[in-house]
This record gives sequence, structure tokens and C-alpha cells, in this order.
Amino acid sequence: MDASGTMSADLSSDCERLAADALDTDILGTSLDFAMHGAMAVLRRDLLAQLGAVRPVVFNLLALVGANPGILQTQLADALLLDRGSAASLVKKLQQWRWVEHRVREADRRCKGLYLSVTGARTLRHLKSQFQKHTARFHSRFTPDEHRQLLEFLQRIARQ
Amino acid sequence: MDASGTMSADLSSDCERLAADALDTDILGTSLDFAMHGAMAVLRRDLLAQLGAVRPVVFNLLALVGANPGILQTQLADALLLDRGSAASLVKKLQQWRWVEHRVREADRRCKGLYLSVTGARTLRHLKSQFQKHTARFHSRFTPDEHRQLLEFLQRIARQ
DNA sequence: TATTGTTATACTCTATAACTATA
DNA sequence: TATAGTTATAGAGTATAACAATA
Repeated sequence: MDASGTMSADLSSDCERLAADALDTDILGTSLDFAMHGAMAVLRRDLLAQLGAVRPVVFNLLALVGANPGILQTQLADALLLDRGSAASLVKKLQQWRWVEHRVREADRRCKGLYLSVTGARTLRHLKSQFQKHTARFHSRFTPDEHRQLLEFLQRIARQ
Repeated sequence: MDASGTMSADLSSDCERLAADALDTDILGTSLDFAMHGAMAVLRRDLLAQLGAVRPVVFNLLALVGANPGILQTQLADALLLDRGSAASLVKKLQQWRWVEHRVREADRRCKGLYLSVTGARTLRHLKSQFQKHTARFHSRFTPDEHRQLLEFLQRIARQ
């Protein structure tokens, strides 16, 4: 349609856009992948703005170390859905920032238990309060039942 | 816990991992962001394996051009949630592969309408059948009602 | 001045693979 | 031989910004 609402028979001689809602989204309209992509994009943009310079994966890692003092890198990798190399790079960065410390386990010197530093613990508390603001904005779009249901749906997809 | 099921008072002298299901997931357990991340990872891995060398975004782009002959790059960018630069790079690649062609609109020579080539149309048909196999694997985890509900939930998040 | 498209560049995220040290 | 961790590299995906052509 052009601006006056009539069909344009020849697009190549009419630079009006097809109206956005006149676009045929084809498979995209019912694609789980694409709907997920869109939801992720919005969620992520909001979370990034809320956490500032801290990446979401760093927040997740801090939360896990905070809740599981002595956790190993390989366990972090598993829980965060990362490979060992990516987990190692992250941990190295967090150690340079002095947010995380490690102690080699004497019983098996290959293993390093990870712990939050005092600074790391303080940072985590701050990030959690920021995360709560982010979470609240999206929780408010769902009833408690809907939210539980959505989480269950997502976990059903993630289950291998 | 160690292998015998007793608590280890001193982790630093015990290299047993905390059992995976004994990990405290803290906020990750109820985090929409993390659940979404996990679901996306599984969906995406499956889709990549099914589409072979073709990236999901390329499939989405082909589907849109196929369903909307003459569509503009900026419209593609909007629909695919990309910026114009990324859309331009994609379109350029697809033109080099001879899957997509363009015609400059004489009424406004800034605009290029995009169309599938014969090869592109054939490729799209193949990719759609591959995509269906992927889709079927995940649809089977949901009743039709649940699937509709999940899509609606995701769109509710994506709505700005 | 606004819009379409182009190009170069850079950053995030993650994977792969080769490596060391320890068991 | 297997496991924990390290490091270098590469690729996908996307954003930013400066640019040209057209309106």
C-alpha cells in the first residue's frame, strides 16, 4: 500500500515502504527461535543498562562463587554453560580486579577453590540490588503463575 | 559432601567436587535471563546442526525476502532486529552467493528492492524443510496451547 | 536536512585446540 | 591416561560511526 492506502502494482517504481504491519513475517511469526531471540535482545539490553560496566556472565559467576565458596572453575563452567577456557579467562579477569581469590587445595594441587574477596562480596551485594530492579520490570508483566510457567517452559527446552 | 556423603568441613583439603545438584544456584535458579540463555543455547545448537553451513539469521533473511519480494534493506534490518550496517553486510554476502538480487527503484534511486534468485528460492525451500525438522523436535515438548502460550510470553517480554 | 545504503572498525561472547601441572 | 587449569587464536554476531548518493 502507498500512503493513500491503494495498492502499488509496481514496487520498482514506488519507493513507499510496505507498511511494517503489512510485511509477511512468514515463519518468523511462529518461530520459537526468533521469538526467543527478540525476548533475549530486550531482556539483555535492559540488564546491560542496569548492571553498567559489569557483564551479565560476570554477575552470574560472582553469584555462584558467593553462594558456593570453594567452587572449582570446571563447576563454574558447567553451571554457566561455558567451556573451561572461557571460564578460565573470566576467573583470571575477576582475580585481576580483586573480586575473586583462590586457594589451591592441598589434597589435590590441580584444584583451586574460588572465594569472593571482601570487595567482591560488596560488589555482588550492589549488583544483586541492581539485578532486582531489572527483574522487577519484567516480573511485573506476568502473574506469579505465569512466571513459574514461563520458567518451566524454558527449562523444558533447555533439557537435553 | 564427599563421596561417602559426609560434610567436608575444610574444602581446601578436599578436592571432591560439590555434587552438581548440591550447588546453590542462587539467583540463577529463578533468573529469567539465565533460563532464557540456557534455552537459547540448546535451541541454537540444534538449529545450527540442522541448517549446516547456513546461519540462522541468513535463513530468516531469505524467508523474509521470499515472502516480501521488493523488501528494502532497512525493512529487513527492522524485522530482523539488526542495524543497517549489519543488514548491508548480510545482503552483500547473499548477493555474492547469488541467492539474492536487487533492483534499484527508479522512483527513488536510493532504494533497492530485494528479490530471491532462482537459486535462492530453491535454497530457501530446502532450508525450510530442514527448519521444520528442528521445529518438530521442540514442538513435540509442548501441547499446542502451551506452545501458543510460550510464544505469547516471549512476545510480551520483547514488547518494549 | 533526512534517508538509503556502504564500509571500516571494534567489541562481546564463545569455541577450539594445544599446552602445563598434577594425579 | 585422565583431569584441572591456562593460553592463544579464531569466528560469529552485532554495534558504532563516518561516508556517499539521493531526495
